[in-house]
Formats: sequence, structure tokens, C-alpha cells
Amino acid sequence: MGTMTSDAPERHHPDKRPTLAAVAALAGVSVSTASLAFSGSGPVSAATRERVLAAAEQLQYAGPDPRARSLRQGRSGIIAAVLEETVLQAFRDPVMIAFLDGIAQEIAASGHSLLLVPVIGDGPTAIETAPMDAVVLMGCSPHVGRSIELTRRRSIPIVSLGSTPFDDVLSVTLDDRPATAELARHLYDLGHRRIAAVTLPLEESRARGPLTPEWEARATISTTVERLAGARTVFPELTGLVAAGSLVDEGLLAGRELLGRPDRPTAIIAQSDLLAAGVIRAAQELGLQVPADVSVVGFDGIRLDNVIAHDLTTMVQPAAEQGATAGRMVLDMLEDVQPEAARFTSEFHLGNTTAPPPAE
Amino acid sequence: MGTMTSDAPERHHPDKRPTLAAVAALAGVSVSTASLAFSGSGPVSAATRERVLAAAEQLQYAGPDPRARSLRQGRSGIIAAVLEETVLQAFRDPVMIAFLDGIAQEIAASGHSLLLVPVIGDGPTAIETAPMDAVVLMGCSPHVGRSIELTRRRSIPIVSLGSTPFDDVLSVTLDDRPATAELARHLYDLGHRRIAAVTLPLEESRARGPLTPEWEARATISTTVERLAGARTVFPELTGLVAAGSLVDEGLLAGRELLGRPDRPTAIIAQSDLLAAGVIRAAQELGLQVPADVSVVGFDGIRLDNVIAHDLTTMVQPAAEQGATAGRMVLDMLEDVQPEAARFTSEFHLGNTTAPPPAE
DNA sequence: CTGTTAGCGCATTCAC
DNA sequence: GTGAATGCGCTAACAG
Repeated sequence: MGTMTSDAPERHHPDKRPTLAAVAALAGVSVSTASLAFSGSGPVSAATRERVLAAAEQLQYAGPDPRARSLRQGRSGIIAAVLEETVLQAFRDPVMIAFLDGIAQEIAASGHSLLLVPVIGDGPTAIETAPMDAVVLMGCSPHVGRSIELTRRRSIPIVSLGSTPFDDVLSVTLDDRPATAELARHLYDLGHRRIAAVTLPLEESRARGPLTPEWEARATISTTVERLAGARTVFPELTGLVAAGSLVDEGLLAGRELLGRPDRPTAIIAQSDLLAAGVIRAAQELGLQVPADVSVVGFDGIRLDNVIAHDLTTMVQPAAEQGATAGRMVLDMLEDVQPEAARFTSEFHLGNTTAPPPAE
Repeated sequence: MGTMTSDAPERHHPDKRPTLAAVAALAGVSVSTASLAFSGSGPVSAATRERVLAAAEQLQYAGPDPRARSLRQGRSGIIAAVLEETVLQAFRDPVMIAFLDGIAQEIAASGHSLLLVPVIGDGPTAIETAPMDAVVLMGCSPHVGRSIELTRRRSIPIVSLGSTPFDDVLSVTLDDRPATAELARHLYDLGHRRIAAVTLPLEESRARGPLTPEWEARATISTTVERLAGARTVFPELTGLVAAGSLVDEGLLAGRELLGRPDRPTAIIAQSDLLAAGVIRAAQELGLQVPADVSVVGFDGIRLDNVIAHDLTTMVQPAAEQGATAGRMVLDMLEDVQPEAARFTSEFHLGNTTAPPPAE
């Protein structure tokens, strides 16, 4: 440890910052007047304000301490985004990024800022100690339960974004199931009958492997399950591989395996655009033409122009809008306005990665 | 503003949360004892602790209020990352993401979490009101001055990451200049004499356009200037185009223009890997082979496997490490340990995007 | 317009 | 081991 003054046992930045009281004293006014001079919200004569500001300048006063202010007002101006993954993982997923950006954009207007709170493992996380006014759960499963339970007791606004509604948490959802059904129908109509899926992870563990009924039964990530269910409305027997994340490389791995089989599928339903891009890469590696030899569909509608040459057939989800909506919802709740759950609809985008199956 | 009830002036979540005092009362102990029971830091008999926790459970007490706790302790557990851009822009830049991830990773270990604070425009931002313990400036120019000035008065730890040191802010820097010189030297040694640069933005405005001496003189983004200076040590006359950001699309635009010229350069120095990827795309569009017809080098060393087929010749910078270092530095300062400025070195990576210039 | 009075909810001395 | 007191720094009533 560095230098510590004897009677200031708190390791801390040494120099004592001036307080509002000091400024008030120097300006020859009361603390409350000084406070008003800063917040500008009350009636203070121009002359007094001048004096106060001058005194502040002289003392190098930095303005009201946010900690004290937030205790007093019961507000910190912080909205937390709870991630059930590492920050890096979140940043690698374009959909998550769009969510975060939507939230940040929306809440910035009212002076709020965004706190990233990863809850991995079960050690105590910042979610229990951070001074936040509201929480947006980002694609969290009900398994973050303990953390959330505590948050709920704090009775601060909570909105869930990107997962199936659980408990009675207000949510922003997507039409994953019908949307995927639409993609499946599209493939069916083109004549495809031998289909395989490349799914998002089933659980927080993000394990990779063949999709089995047993494993599926233990799934905790609702998006994955919902999209699968949607596809099954058209292809009840659908099976495939579970990827370890929404990553091009994961799609590549899965694509190699699926397309390398003797009875390779004529079409692949990837549960994200990045996975789909990987599958297309794999096809190219194997000398297969997309869509002539194999059709591929994705999900999300992120702009992939720079990753693959193809225009991917996919369902476009309004990710930034969903984020913004979640942001608006928590802000509303902070204003005691009770918002309603929001459900968004994805839109079918016909690209050039689907065609009738090749003749036998 | 929303509705405000008359006798409950605080718009807020209505239900009053129980306080530690309430819990203590129910448990029949004093507040201080209850406090100890929670923090576990003092001598409390097991029996008493039990009773306190039971009382808490009964009252649905969520634990000490983070706001009050942070006022009392003078710590909020929040580290701010100040972005001189929008959250979306930051998220699109792989280097920025690696920085953020490095910081998040490092500070999470001690229970801190990361607050994203964009400072765009000059309106008052969260930087003045957020209860943060320390700040990491992410590639900020000295022009965020006003905001920073206030922060400094608060005398909380500040570290600057990814920009030239300014004032006396402690910094984590990269060897941009010699590193770029190394790339330039590489091209020179291969025989290249007609070179063009595709640079990162010169100013916060992120304007796009031809690089002119006048404009360059007004540049505020140090990374851009430094890398340019490095290249000029080998190619003093170097000129080129300024991109509007580190994006593949921007590289594509610049590449089209530079490579479409009759006296097109035989090599292009792009100031980021994403820009380089765009340039390579442009070359492909124009039917040029890389590196046979044109050599391209980048900067950063992000893994581009999924964007272009080439293995880019570039300087690899340890971005996540730099972030982690910045994180560690602010944590150290919070412990009154005075760290030293850190300077990182990039490493030359020879890919397959450079070769001798084509014969005339 | 300005000063006075009260806490916000908690952690930490120090006596007992 | 436990309890009583004391502010952290500020804002919001209310009185003057």
C-alpha cells in the first residue's frame, strides 16, 4: 500500500475533496443555497449564484458528490444490463450488441448510463451491490434466479429482453417460433425434405454436440428451444447439431460435419446468421454450391455483407428497436408508468441462399 | 415528465423497501449488530446472525442499499469507460471491444463493474453525475477536456487507454509510430515505392475524404497521426484517404478510389485490419490480385479469418492485455498504489497479402 | 430570495 | 459480543 495518513485509515485517494459545505462557507451562504445554485432548480439571485460558483472554482470543487446525491434522491442514474455470459461473449454477438446499443441510445437521452453486469458462475456479482435504478435482463434464463430474486426484492424495475417470459417479469420478446416456422415452410415449399438444424446453445454451459431428445429436454435457453419448435411444426423429425455459440466458426464446424455425411441434408436451418455464414463456408470448402447443392437459412437479419458474398435468406429481427423498447420500459417504470409487455415480429427476407433441392 | 402525485413528490417505485433498521428491530438487535451480521466483518454470535438473517428473510429485505453503502464507504464499485463516440460505434470496433473486455475481465475479479459512458456532443453527460470510483478514457482526445477536468477535480483515478498521453493523465499506450514504420519498411524492402494510406479518422467528426496537409494539421486523433508519422519515416511523401471509421465498408470505399486510379499504388497501408479487409475486397472487385497486383497491410491483428480469405500482414497489438492493464492500474490507484504508465509493443505478423510490386 | 431543520440508509468508531 | 452515537454529503421541506 502507498502512503496512508494515520487518522485516515481508509485507503483512498488522499486529498480530501472540498464539500458543498466548504463552498457555501467560503461564499458566505448556507449549504442549501449553494445546493440550489448548482442544481439551478430553485430561486437564487444571479449575484449569489456567481459568488457560489466563484467559491467553487477557487476551491476546485467538482460539483455535488454523485454518491451522496444518489442516496438523497434515491436515484443513481444507472441502468444495468445483466448478461448471462462474459462481456466478450456478449460483444461477439451482433444481436446482443444491437440490443445494448438500443438500450444505451434510449436511456442516454434522459442522462442515464449503462452498467454491464455479467452474472456467470454463482459467486456474488455486482448485481447485488451496484447502485442501479433498474435492470434489463439480456437473454437470461430463469436460472439467474438467485441474483434476480434479490433484485426483485429491491423492487426496482426489471425487464427481460430476448428470452421467454418467466415468473412475472415484464418482457420484450420476439416471434421466434412462428418466424422459424416461416423459414421452414419456405424450404418445404421449395421441395426440401431432408433438413438439418444448427442450433444455438441449449444451456449456459454452451456445450457443442449432436442434438438429442434427452439433451433437448434439459435445455434452458428459450430462444433455441422456441426456434427449434418452430421448425418442427413443418419438419417434425428435425434434428441436427448444437453449436457452442452464435459464431461463424461454430457454423463452420457444424456445417462440415453435416455436409460431409453421405446422406447430407439438402437444406440447413441455422439458428443465427453467423452460424449460417459458417455453414456456407463449410459448403464452399466441400465444393458444394449454395443454393444449388444445399440451401441455407439463418436468423437475425444482421448485415453480413462483409462476411459472406451471399445474400442470406433469413428472418430479420428489429434488434436495436427491441433494446430501445426495453430501455424505454424501465424508464417508464421509473416514472411510475406501467408499460405493457412488448412482442416484436421478424420479417422474412428472401436472399439467394435457398433454391429447390438438387435432383437425385 | 410523467405523472407526479401530490403528497408523494418522489416519483418512484411506490412500495417502501425495508431498511436495515427494520430488520434489526424485528430481530431485536441494534442496527450496528445487524450491519455486522450482513457484512460478516465483525464479531457476531452465530445465534444472533441467524436471527438477523431470519428477520431479513421475513421482511424480504434485499440487503444493504448500495447507494447508502457507497456514500458511507466512499466507494460505488463502478469503473467508468469513457467513450468518445456512441456505444454502437465502439461496439463495431474489434479493438475497442477487446479493450473493454480486458477491463471488464480484470475489474470483475474484485467485484467492480463497468459503466459505459459515451461523451458525444457537449451536453452534460453521465460522467458528471455517475457515482464512479475511477475512469478509463478510451481513446479519448484531450478535447473531452471539460468533462475530464471535472473528473480530475474529483480526484478519482484516471487512466487513458489508446491515445497519446496528454496532460498528466496516466496512460496505456502502443508503439503506433515505430510499428507502422516497420510495416512501411517491409513494403519498402519488397521494392514498393508508390504507396497510399487509408487512415483512421482524423477528428471526432469522423469525416471521410482525401488526406491533405491542412486537414492533417487539424487532426485530433492521435493514433491516426502517430501511425501516419510512422509510415512517413519510410515514405515521407505518403498521402492517401481518410476513412470515416475502422470499418470494412470504409476500406472498401477507399480501396475502390485508390485502386481505380490510373497510377494506382502498388501497396496500400491501411491503419486497421478492418480497413485493410475492405481494401482487399475492393481489389478483388477490380480484378486485382492480392498480393500479386497490389500489396496490403493492416494494423491491429484482430482475427479476420471470417471476413477475408487472406492472412493479412499486419502489426498485432495486445488489445485485451492493454485493457486489462488499464483496469489493473485504476484498481491499484484505488488502493493507493501508484502504477507507472504502460507502453505496449505490437508484433509484426507476416501474412500473405504482401509481395514485391508487379513488373511495370 | 435565503437560512434552518431533517433526514436518505448505512458502517463504523467507541464504550459497555 | 453488542449497543449507542456519529456522520458520509447532499436535497427537500418549510419558515423567515
